Amino acid sequence: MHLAFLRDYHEALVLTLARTRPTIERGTVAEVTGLTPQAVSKVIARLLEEGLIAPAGVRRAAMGKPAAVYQLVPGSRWAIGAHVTRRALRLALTDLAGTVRASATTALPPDFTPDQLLSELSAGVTALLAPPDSGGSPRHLAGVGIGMIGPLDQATGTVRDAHRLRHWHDIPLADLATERLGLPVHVDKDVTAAVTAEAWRRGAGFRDAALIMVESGVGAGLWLGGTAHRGAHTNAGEFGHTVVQLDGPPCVCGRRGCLEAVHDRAGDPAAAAAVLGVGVVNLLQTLDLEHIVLAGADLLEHGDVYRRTVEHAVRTQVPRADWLSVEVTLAGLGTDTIAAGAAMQVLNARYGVPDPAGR
Amino acid sequence: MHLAFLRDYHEALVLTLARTRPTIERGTVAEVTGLTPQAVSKVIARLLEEGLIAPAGVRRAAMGKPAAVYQLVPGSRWAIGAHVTRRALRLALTDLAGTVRASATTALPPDFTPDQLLSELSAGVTALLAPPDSGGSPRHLAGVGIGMIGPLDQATGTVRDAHRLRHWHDIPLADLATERLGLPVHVDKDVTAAVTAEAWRRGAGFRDAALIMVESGVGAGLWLGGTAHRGAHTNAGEFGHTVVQLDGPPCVCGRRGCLEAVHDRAGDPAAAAAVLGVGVVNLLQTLDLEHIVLAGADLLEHGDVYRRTVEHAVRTQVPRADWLSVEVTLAGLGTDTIAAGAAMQVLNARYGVPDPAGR
DNA sequence: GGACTTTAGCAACGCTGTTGCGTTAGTTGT
DNA sequence: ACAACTAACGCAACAGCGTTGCTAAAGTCC
Repeated sequence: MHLAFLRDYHEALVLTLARTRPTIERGTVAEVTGLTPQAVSKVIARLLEEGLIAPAGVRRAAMGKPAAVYQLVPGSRWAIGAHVTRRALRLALTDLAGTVRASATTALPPDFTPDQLLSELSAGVTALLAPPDSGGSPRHLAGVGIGMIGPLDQATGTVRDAHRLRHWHDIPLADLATERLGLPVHVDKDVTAAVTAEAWRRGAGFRDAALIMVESGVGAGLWLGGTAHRGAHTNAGEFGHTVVQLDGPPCVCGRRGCLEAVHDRAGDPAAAAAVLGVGVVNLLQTLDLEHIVLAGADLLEHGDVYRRTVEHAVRTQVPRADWLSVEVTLAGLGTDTIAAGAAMQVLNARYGVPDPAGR
Repeated sequence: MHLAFLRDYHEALVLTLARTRPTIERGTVAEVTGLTPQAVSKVIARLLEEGLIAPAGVRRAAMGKPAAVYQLVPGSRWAIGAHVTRRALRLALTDLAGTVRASATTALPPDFTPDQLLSELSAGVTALLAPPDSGGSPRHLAGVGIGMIGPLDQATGTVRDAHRLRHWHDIPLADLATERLGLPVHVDKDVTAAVTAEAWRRGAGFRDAALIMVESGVGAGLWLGGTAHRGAHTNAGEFGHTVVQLDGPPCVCGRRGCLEAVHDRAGDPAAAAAVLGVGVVNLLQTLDLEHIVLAGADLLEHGDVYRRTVEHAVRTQVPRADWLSVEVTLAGLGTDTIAAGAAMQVLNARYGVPDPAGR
């Protein structure tokens, strides 16, 4: 029965509005979504039933019956995200609104095995769920998201061949973690998780965007047409290995003149940012994006320099910049972006607007 | 009532199969789409009613009742596509299968006005519909598609500022043409129309792809996640104006080292193709595509050289090329690609798999 | 010719959003 | 005070989608 898709779709539509706006009411939701007021009533009733939204008083207009106002209950659902790097595991507990409520970092052994990661992950998750001081423990945990370095296969949750980690070849991480934790697990590339963090928090206006990450490499998380773009083999976003200088300096990937190689050799942050700016303009020319989000530990160390330099490049180097509105911002969650984004991927899979094909 | 979306969605799903495969039958359609056989029966009944498919005998298996076989009726629906360049108007009459049944080219006056184009278009459309020899004239014309050089706004069908055409500033071309022709009109960028031609003819397996066009400039039409990617301002695909050589030769766009500038200065076709190959590899690194289609009059003049050179670049320059399967082909419709693709955009809007958001 | 296998179709059903209309909770005017 | 008006709300009947359960049809095999 595919009627369930319609229900979930409209429910997610209204919930997205509730997340994005301070409050919602029947009339405005009906206008924005195109649903009839009666249909919105039914959707709101279901969302109230699930505890996702709650009444928030009434709005008195000049005349007529006051409208009932509702708002999101951020604490009604939770998710935990994990950011796996070569040396550490960072966890973030996130509520339905995408706010980070707690986070923790633990070291990982050098050249750690899948089993070692799972142990740390399991311990970290239980620690986050039983906070030492806070009284009310989260009830509805939607699942756990894991953001990793590639390459991997997002559809099956398999790590193909994690770069510079010996024990990671064709590891079905999602299945292993689901079994170990007893929770739904979503495995994805770090950059895709990161861009999901921005998308989940900004809502429907965030349709075409890239999150540029500089952190032991240069990558990009792509959000195109309102959903994550992973490519045919979950390998999209290898933005640092695009050539910007034919016959330029050699890169670790074997080619010459890659953006990453030129960027890393620039010397000072301003020069590096200018190189990145060229890459960002290339991306804009190719994809016509509306939002550029800058992230990654190495970048955020000189966040302001990068933001100003990239914004200047966008303003001056993109032809017809007058009507090609582009917004350049720093990642709102800073160094928590990947871990929190991984959590939000779980929320997005369960409470986001679904795709009819089920992807 | 949004139930209509479900109906159209499933109908389009089955029709896509009918287009892509030689024949369809209830059982296999049910398997592929996930619908129940009973639901497929209802969908097939509707498609028969509309004349889009027709019975094509039965398939006798080793045992049991033979299965009823159906196939597409290509001539049941038609569309006309127009390719507008600075000097000529090329038209193509296309059937539901995406086969070009007739085409024509007429010259356009230098620096033509919108009204001059509409006159030529109107005359050309009526000429194509009343063929001198063929007896049966097409009945069901779904509409007319127009593929143009940008920049334009696809959502409203407005030409913002056609490059090097003086009379084309903020022209609501779709509205004007709809009024003049009395038919639905779809206006889009030439490269997007071109990639739609490939997508319509190849079906569901064509999910992440780029059509690279070399024809008075270098551009790319993007097909991502199963739909056209136009970007936030219908300006995606300005692939020729991505920098591949910092401080390289000056480009007409004002920057230096653009792919197009380097490509045009390469000298012989093989060297030019090698430059294009670097750009294609950049695109693959960024977007992880599965299909690269090469098109455009200037490229197809040396089609084989380009195809071999680009394929070689993809095989040798993409890291981990072993599992990143990429197919490099020449445009199946040759120089008709843009005009025919514009026609298929109309078919796709009416008979393609719809988007719940209505985009 | 009967048993078996596979496909097809009829009819009742559950669930979605829609439609029509009456109810409720306010403000405004007398 | 009380009626008139306004705007939001909700109940109930409804149309149309895919689903389910079952029966009929058209073949092959023994």
